[in-house]
Amino acid sequence: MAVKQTPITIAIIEDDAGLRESLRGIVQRAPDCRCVGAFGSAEEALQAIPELNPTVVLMDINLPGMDGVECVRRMVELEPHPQIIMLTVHEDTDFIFESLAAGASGYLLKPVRAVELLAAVKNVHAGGAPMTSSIARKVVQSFKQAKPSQNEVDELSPREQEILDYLAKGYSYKETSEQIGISYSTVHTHIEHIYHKLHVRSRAQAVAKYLGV
Amino acid sequence: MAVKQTPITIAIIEDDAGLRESLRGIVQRAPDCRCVGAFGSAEEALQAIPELNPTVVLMDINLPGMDGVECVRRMVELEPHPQIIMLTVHEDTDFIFESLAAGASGYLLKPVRAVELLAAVKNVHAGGAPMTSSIARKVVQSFKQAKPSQNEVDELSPREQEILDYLAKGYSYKETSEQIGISYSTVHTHIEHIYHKLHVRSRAQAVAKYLGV
DNA sequence: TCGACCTTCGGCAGAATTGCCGACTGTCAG
DNA sequence: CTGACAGTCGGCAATTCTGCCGAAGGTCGA
Repeated sequence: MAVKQTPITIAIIEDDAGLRESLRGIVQRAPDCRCVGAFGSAEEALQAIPELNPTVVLMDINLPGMDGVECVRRMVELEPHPQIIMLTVHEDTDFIFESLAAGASGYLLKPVRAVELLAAVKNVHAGGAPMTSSIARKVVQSFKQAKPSQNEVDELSPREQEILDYLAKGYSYKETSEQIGISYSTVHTHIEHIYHKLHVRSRAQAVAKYLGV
Repeated sequence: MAVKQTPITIAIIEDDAGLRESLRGIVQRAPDCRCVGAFGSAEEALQAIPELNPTVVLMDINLPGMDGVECVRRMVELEPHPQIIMLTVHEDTDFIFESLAAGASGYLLKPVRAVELLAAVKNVHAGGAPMTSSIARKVVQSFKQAKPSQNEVDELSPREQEILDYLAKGYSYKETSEQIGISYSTVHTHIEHIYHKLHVRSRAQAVAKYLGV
């Protein structure tokens, strides 16, 4: 027998169990690929990835809890860190930039086909940046539309920035609502919107991003 | 009758109901003083003080919820803001500096005697900075011991600073404990100590102070 | 006019935080 | 050796936050 060349090791992060197993199947059936892990959340994956040390990670961008963008940020801090291919739906234009900025290597549109997936895996493994043509088009379109490298905080509405100001001073929802003169519920809603826009999941994270860290 | 000269208006912030009423009694019996409010917490006081607009505030330094130091910080942002006399026990050396830095005008040691209290009130009203001799001695002593104007964050132990680092990145207790390799409980304890040293009551507040706002 | 936001408000459940209590070990200075 | 800290760990209760749902009125531009 010939010596088998080292396969590309792959980890999968996808919350939908059906799609996850489907992806795993595609990878497993490829001769020179090996799936070393499949996770339903960013948190689980971040815990296991350092041990598994895969070459490539396939990551859904919409994850419960920590989202894909944040997961990319943390994963690229690993040494060495895997190449990351995001799985996304066509609407997620702004996620694309952030993931790219965070260190992702490529994108695939869902639903993803086996040949495309495997081609993308080999592409990133060879140093490429695979994107489906529709994603690539969206990327250049958006780059044309003056979206170079602006601060996420700037995308917050005036009211949201005002609320974030209070958060940064350490005010609670209740205190903030009293200061501004709106209901607790409204503060709650604004903060939800802030979290979504900044892609964070806690006040401390929002404040850190706001104060420019 | 002669025209009565405008009395010194006084507000009291003291969580112990007995002491609070005792203070109120002392003030009420003074001919040229008038107690316009007495509160059990910083939060209540901060809500009412802008309306009452007292000349002098007597504030306990140990309050439930928001502590006296933070309350001073917020109160001096009012326009115009009252002169503030802190009521403190002899151990609170570090609180003294912070309250002074925050804008308090004077100190009284508990238990406080009527004559001293009224003298202090008139003193601050006249632009003075009343302190009992024992407090004044403590102040100069501590100033001698190289405590000029250092950052509160510097007083945190190395471990505490490390933990605060994770807080600033938005990590939860659980995530932090996993990153460092200690238990959730220990992270919890460290954070409690951090809050006490920084005189804050939430992560966002701690992060804001840490990032220098 | 229609859609896309912004702003406002509410409920509910699960998760996380915070405060306060206790304990034990080790180190280091006085 | 004693006392003061730093660091570790645990439990418990109350509060707060977070996520997800729904709704409604306003503005503004296509």
